Amino acid sequence: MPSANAVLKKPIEMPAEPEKRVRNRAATEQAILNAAKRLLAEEGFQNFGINAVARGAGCDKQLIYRYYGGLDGLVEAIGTDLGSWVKDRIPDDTGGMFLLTYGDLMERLALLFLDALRADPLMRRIVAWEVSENTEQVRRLSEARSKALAGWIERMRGSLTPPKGIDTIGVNAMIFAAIQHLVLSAAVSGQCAGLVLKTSKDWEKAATALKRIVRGVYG
Amino acid sequence: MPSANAVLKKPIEMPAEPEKRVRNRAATEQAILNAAKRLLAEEGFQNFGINAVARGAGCDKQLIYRYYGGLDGLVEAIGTDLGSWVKDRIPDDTGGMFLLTYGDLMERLALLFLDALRADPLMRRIVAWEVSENTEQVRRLSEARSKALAGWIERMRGSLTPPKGIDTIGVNAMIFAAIQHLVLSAAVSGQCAGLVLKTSKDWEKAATALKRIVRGVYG
DNA sequence: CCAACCTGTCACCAGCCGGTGAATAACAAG
DNA sequence: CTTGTTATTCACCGGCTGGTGACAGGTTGG
Repeated sequence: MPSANAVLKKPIEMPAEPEKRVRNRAATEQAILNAAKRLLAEEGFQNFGINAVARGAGCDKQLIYRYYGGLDGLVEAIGTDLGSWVKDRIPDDTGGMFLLTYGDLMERLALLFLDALRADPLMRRIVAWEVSENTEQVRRLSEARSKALAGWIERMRGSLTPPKGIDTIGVNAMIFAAIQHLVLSAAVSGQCAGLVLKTSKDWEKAATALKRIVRGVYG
Repeated sequence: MPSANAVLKKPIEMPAEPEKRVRNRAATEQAILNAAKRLLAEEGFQNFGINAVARGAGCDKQLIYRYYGGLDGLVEAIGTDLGSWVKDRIPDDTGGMFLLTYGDLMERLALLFLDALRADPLMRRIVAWEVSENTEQVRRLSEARSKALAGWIERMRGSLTPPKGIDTIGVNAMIFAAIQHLVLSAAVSGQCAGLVLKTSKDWEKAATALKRIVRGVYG
């Protein structure tokens, strides 16, 4: 209940400023999509709804039904957008490094993913949503996210072959799970399992621990 | 309209089904608490509210205000209950094994925690809640949980000293984060980062990967 | 010019939510 | 029986939610 009710009512419009709203469907669609992403990123999925999005976009909720077919369609549009996330936020090359071993690769991937997730509130909210609910909406989002991520990893892997005798799928799942929970927990409470995660120094220590784990498995 | 409003009172109860409700405050309190835990475990924190709990407990919501001081107090009561969780669900001894090294200990702790979390829907919902919201309610729950967990680890550790030169806090945070996210994701979608987690065979592979990680760090 | 669209707004509905004041029913003591 | 206490329920409020039908106004084309 202590949600941010601070700004709900808008004051009466000043008559001198009719705030002419241009008739432009494409722009409105974009405004709605942006409002949805912003709202989800900043407020989380708890109070995410038709009314809130319409309020945030400054238009009538009816338009959301018209242009996106309701909240489901809007969420799906967000998911489609998600595909470009990896492209925008995670480097696609090896940063000039030569990745000689699978361990080199995984260490780099882990650190890149950690930073990218840390810098993207929307993605964090989506991950939190994924482990909290199992509706069709979330399943779609989740699928889009995992697909984009898998593609990125595949691209980065290149022709590097995984080591024999190790269940790389299982181990990598553990590593990525660790990163996701660590970042989520830190974003909410500033710590995770007794490890404080606030200053950049804290995060350096976390990165060191992460490297240690990756190197422990892959050498 | 007037004819419809003519009768406000419910018709006379059927004499065959008085559904006698015993007057027993302690029992009612317990029923409320049980309903709250059950509801949270089964439905998640999304639709968790005064009305839902009262409905589930089969009593009026007013009693929740009276006996627990509202939802906050009720959640706090759940948190208090949580302290006994570790005691009930995770063995407190070493199961007859001699834990010679810190690696032995951490491997055992990790596997025990994995199984315990996997078997406890309520705890899973609380963990998911923790990474989704940052209200006072959740903070209290989170604190109770982490305190109980830390106590358990401390007890299990006994006189075993952690290895030098390793940031055990950081590494252990990673390990426990991995377990939590893995179990949460699996409970919701049956997989995690491409790793399918449905059959017990799947979980054995996950356990193996987990052991590999722990042993990779702690030897 | 009028007619047909398209964009956007408004008013309204039923339903649920958290929250509260008062009535009611069971019991205990005098 | 009367009185008081305690447990329990009831009735109602304002506010927000998702959802829909009707309407206003600009834009286009015949």
